[in-house]
Amino acid sequence: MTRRPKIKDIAERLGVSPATVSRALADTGLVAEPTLTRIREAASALDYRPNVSARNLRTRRSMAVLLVVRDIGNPFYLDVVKGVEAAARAAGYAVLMGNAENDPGRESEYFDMLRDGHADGMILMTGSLPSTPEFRRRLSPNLPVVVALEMIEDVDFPHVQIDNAAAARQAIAHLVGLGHARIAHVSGPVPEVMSIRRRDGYRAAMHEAGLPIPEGYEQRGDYLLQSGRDACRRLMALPVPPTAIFLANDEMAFGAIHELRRMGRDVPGDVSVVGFDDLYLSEAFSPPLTTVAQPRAEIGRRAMGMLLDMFGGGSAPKEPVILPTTLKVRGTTAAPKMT
Amino acid sequence: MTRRPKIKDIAERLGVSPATVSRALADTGLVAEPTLTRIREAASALDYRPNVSARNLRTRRSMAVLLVVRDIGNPFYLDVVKGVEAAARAAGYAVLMGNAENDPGRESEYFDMLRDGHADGMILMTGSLPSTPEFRRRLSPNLPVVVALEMIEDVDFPHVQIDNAAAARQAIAHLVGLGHARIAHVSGPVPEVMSIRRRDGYRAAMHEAGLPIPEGYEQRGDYLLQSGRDACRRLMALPVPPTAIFLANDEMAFGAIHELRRMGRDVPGDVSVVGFDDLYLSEAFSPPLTTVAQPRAEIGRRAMGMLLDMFGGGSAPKEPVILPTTLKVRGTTAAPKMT
DNA sequence: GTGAAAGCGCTAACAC
DNA sequence: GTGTTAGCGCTTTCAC
Repeated sequence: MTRRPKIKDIAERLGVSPATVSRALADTGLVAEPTLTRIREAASALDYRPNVSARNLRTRRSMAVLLVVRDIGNPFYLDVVKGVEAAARAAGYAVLMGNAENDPGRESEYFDMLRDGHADGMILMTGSLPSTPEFRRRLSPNLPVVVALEMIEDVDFPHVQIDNAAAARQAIAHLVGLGHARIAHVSGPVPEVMSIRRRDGYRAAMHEAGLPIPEGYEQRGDYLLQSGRDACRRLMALPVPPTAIFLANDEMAFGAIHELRRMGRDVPGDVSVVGFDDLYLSEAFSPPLTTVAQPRAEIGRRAMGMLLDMFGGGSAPKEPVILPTTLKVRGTTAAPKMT
Repeated sequence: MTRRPKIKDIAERLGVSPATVSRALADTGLVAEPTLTRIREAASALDYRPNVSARNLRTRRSMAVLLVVRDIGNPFYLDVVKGVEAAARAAGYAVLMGNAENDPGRESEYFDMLRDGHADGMILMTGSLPSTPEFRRRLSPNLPVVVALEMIEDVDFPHVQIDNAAAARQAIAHLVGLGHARIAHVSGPVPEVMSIRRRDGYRAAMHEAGLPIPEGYEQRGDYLLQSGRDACRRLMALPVPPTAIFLANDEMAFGAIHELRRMGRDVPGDVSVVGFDDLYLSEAFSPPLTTVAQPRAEIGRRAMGMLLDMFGGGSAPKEPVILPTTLKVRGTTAAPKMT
């Protein structure tokens, strides 16, 4: 037997119908005991495996989900992907990889893949959607799509996310608790939603603490290393430079620490630094980075879980699911120097 | 029209046969001009998209590849995945994500997925294969499988990789060039092939330089942070500690630097450190890590390219494809202190 | 509990 | 150049 066996082969060999074989192998409980075992044994003897294309065509399902991120090369997504993968595999789903690269054209392609039957559902971590009317028109509201990690406004897919503003407040509260009064912020690429939320959290916390935000204490970055460097340089060139900097992600925080070192400033001796995300090796940095950790693996698992619920006919939560963040206090924050 | 349109719908609407529609949409060049445009227009008017399951069943191809890594949570794979994804998408292939977690059971599942028609080919980055005779027996030699990044011995799939030994020699030559004579090595989890190769490169380079490898100068790690720390501590406790340490990956190098700092040793003032891999943020470390960079994205692209060749009926190279590495000299290496 | 028959939506032989 | 026909391999009514 060199050709790949199909259901018909087993059926003929055993003198039963293909339907019975299918039922036996699918564990429907509809096949009686003498036959059941014979079929299972024959299948395993022939090393039979069902053809997925045929099954998918017939059942109109693909048993796959599509996971679309902004940039597959960013370590930020590692744990989320891992969480999704684990939950998917546990439920028997395969995971297709999507890389949007901030290109609306690609985002729209992934929606097409969903329609084409490549996947039964999609987890979106792109933070945006194509804005062409043509795309929007097609956008049926009950598509099996879950938005994770990011937020997409004016579209009502279920969301799994963190409270970015609250997380930022945690970070600032920590610095205030240490005695800092001159706290600056380097934001992400405002006006993206996430960047705005984190910045607003910073503003709110400063306000609550009764601290001013002097001119120039809010710098705009783009989440990349170099922008952390640049923003830091501008900050330290101010007439009254900050004693602490809260950056909207870890990567910029690394850039800032670099720049501070280059200028001969000690971290945390002279300036405290707080990041956001808790990347894979942020703990390995020296000194270990103080940062806000999001439960990324859990976000992935939950997103996948919500998709599965939707597949099962359940309705997705109308309100966003908010997961708790944790402030990891490590080595880059300390009390400010006495003045 | 609420139901999803199929080829038949277009055919009926235009009074042509389904076959013609299929041919027109597939750009076979077999459909003449008046009809061709009419079909295209009707398809786009109906917003028609072919059903992939049906097409896959009929063509016996899935237009997908399976990318299997050791641990999807490891940043090490980011660029390779990116390279594979880019090459795959350029060729019209989707990428399925596989996570082996060093579990032979899972590895074998991914081979099953290949057989089931989930994917047309597979890129393996696991460094090992299930060793059960049952699995080995099934292992047809001309499966569409490419091994990338890692090496799998006693199996003849095509490989894309780097010359690990030569790369290690580059690293040691650099240290020797700086004037170091007491150079230690922290290996990966020997007896894995890659760990052995890197260690052998170290040994060869030391030998070439006429330098001894004193008792205890070779420590075994497991590629994780903590093992870098531990190995470093053992190294520095030796009667004559090294002035330079070459670690088999960046993550362990970070651990070692940490430990050195903790012991009050300056890097690179007191001890030089060289890593291997050039992770995403190794350049952002402080000081920036001196390390051996592998062309990971290129490895991914090449692996995908080789698969495509195999799909096209071409034969894969019998000899491994070896890509060049680059030593990135950065801030963690310097001349040894005068004694 | 099992079988017969239909059909998922597409493409590829083969006619003409 | 286009139509006709068959069939990819599976699951699922519907009978009995």
